[in-house]
Amino acid sequence: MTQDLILKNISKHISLNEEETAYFISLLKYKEIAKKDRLLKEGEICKNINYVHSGALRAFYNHKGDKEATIMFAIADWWITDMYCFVGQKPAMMYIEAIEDSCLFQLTKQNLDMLFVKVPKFEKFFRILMQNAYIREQLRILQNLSQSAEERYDSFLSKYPQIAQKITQKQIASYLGITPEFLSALRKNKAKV
Amino acid sequence: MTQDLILKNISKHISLNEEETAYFISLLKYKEIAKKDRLLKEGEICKNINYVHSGALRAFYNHKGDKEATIMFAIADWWITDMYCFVGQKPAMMYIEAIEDSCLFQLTKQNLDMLFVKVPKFEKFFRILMQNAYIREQLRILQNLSQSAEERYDSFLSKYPQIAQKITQKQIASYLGITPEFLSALRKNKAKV
DNA sequence: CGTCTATTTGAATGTACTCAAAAGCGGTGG
DNA sequence: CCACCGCTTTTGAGTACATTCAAATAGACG
Repeated sequence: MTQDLILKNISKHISLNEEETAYFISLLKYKEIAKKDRLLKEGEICKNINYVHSGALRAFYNHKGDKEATIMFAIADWWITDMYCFVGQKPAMMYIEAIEDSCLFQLTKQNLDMLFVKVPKFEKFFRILMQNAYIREQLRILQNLSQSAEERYDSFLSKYPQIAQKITQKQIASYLGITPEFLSALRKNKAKV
Repeated sequence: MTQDLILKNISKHISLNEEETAYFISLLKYKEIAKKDRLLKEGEICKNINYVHSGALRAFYNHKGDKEATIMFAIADWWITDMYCFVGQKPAMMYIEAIEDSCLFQLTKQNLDMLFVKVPKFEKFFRILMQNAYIREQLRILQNLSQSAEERYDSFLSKYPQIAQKITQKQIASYLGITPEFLSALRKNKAKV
């Protein structure tokens, strides 16, 4: 366990002095989670925002009983939470599950709020983090509205090759909004050409 | 033209003293735009982030020659821009068009950056703005992945009744990701029941 | 009033889903 | 180390959802 990576992540956008760094680190909780275990379950209060130090996670929404819609994946150096429920401290709509054994640094809502008060430049950091997340989600919507399933599959593979390696086709399908059977058929078609 | 509304919008999340208020106002550019005119065209550098004082706008992406994907609507008290292109000062991917005669307050990237330096609490304001935008977009993705066209139509009407009044069915269809013909068929079906 | 665009309608087509069954693959225990 | 179990992936047939295209109707606006 080392905070090097998360500090480097922060330093992309703001610079901290020693005192601020020490304070920030003091607010972090280190957590390890095994493959297939769940960090968050639907209905639980979403207490933390999570920085992924290593491993990989997946956030998904469960609907119509047995179907999953993958909201996002997070690999090393990403942040993940159920943002809606985290900011409002409401029961989660989604599950967050480890795809691999993973190591995280967690910040509770309370600690994050304290951090904003004591080290206001973290507002800037999270402003940029949220801005990038917004842009990413908007682009995803744009693609969902304008591209075919096959185009979205190609986009996903070229945009997130490191993620694609770690996950099953079933998980890709649930991210793209298609069934695993149909993704299988798409792939078969591509192979022919 | 009065800045009352935009100041009230700001004061939802941060409070400004007189000096800060005056400085903020000095950075705003007031703009009127007529129905059907375009605030931003694909390929233009996206210079401004826009607060809608009155009226209504629509952001859309043009694809496959003649098709439109509506990214967002903005009515009074909303903020709108092509965020990706605004933050990077890159050529826009989308169009922003007035649905009605509208009045805006605009902030250039340069002025916004100055504002962040001189009145850092605006970082907090925009952090919250981006956070809400992120949550909204993520919820839209979740619905696109888990709901049928008809369910999405119902959600849209109940979530944004004020917007629904102002726009055509064609525009709603392009927001939902379906054709106007199919939306018409959905509505016909609902009317029967 | 005439023109332009939005909306509706219907037929034909294509895209994606459901269901069921077989094949493949990875992890676990004997 | 291999055999078995459970889950993923593939395959195919039948179906449902959504699109395309064309034409008729309705509305909005100068």
